[in-house]
Amino acid sequence: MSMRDDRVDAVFAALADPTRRRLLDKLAVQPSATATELAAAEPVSRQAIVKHLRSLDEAGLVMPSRTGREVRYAITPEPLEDAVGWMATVGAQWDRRLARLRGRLEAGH
Amino acid sequence: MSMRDDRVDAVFAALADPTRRRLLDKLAVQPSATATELAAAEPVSRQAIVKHLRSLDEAGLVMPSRTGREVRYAITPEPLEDAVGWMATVGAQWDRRLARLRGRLEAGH
DNA sequence: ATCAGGTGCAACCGGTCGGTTGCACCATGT
DNA sequence: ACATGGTGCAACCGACCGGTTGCACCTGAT
Repeated sequence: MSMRDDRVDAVFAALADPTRRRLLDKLAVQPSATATELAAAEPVSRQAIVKHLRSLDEAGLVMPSRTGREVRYAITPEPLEDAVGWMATVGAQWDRRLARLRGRLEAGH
Repeated sequence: MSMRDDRVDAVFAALADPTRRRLLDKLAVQPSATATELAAAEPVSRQAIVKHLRSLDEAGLVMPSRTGREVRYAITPEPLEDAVGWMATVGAQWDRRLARLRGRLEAGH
């Protein structure tokens, strides 16, 4: 059950870049797109987008599939759950500590 | 209500480093700790930890408070919600698109 | 066969990152 | 007064990142 650490690593790292998040935004609406298509709507070069898509792929957030001479990328949001899981854990622990502290205080110092 | 983009940026960037996540883990259990204390349990130097704590602070995930000659850091998990919010949005959009697609298919091509 | 569009590969650049070391500063206890 | 322990500042390093450009490659249409 141990949350794969390097996986979470890659997911957060991928999500840290605004361009990458925008790409995911697009792919969350549009079923799939090519790097060249996506680059047209972004202020950076196609190669830059390709690199971004590569790191999204390595994080498992996107899946490329070749059809003919073009490569279409589709979103795979499952890995987000690992990341959310970690956040939930930290949040829960924090809440628990707070509750314990509150209890101890109410118990009369 | 627009989700502050650079804030989300900083949060994800901060969460992208395993050492930083470990620090948050510790601070989610322990009420507060100094950089030197935290460094003792980590394989890196105190200065490295100080830098990590700085970026956690800039992301709003941690709050330093000086007492005497030492500086104690406490967790503030609220900013996590922005990040989780973004993920939820993407997930929801993705689900909605999927549902729409499914509906269109069931409508008999 | 040839031409065009899409993709892949590689080198390069400036900047940031994680980490280190050395040292100065400042508050505290004796 | 002084030594001690915690903190802060600054420089340095190798590695990686976001981005660019140029060109080679392959696929498909004419």
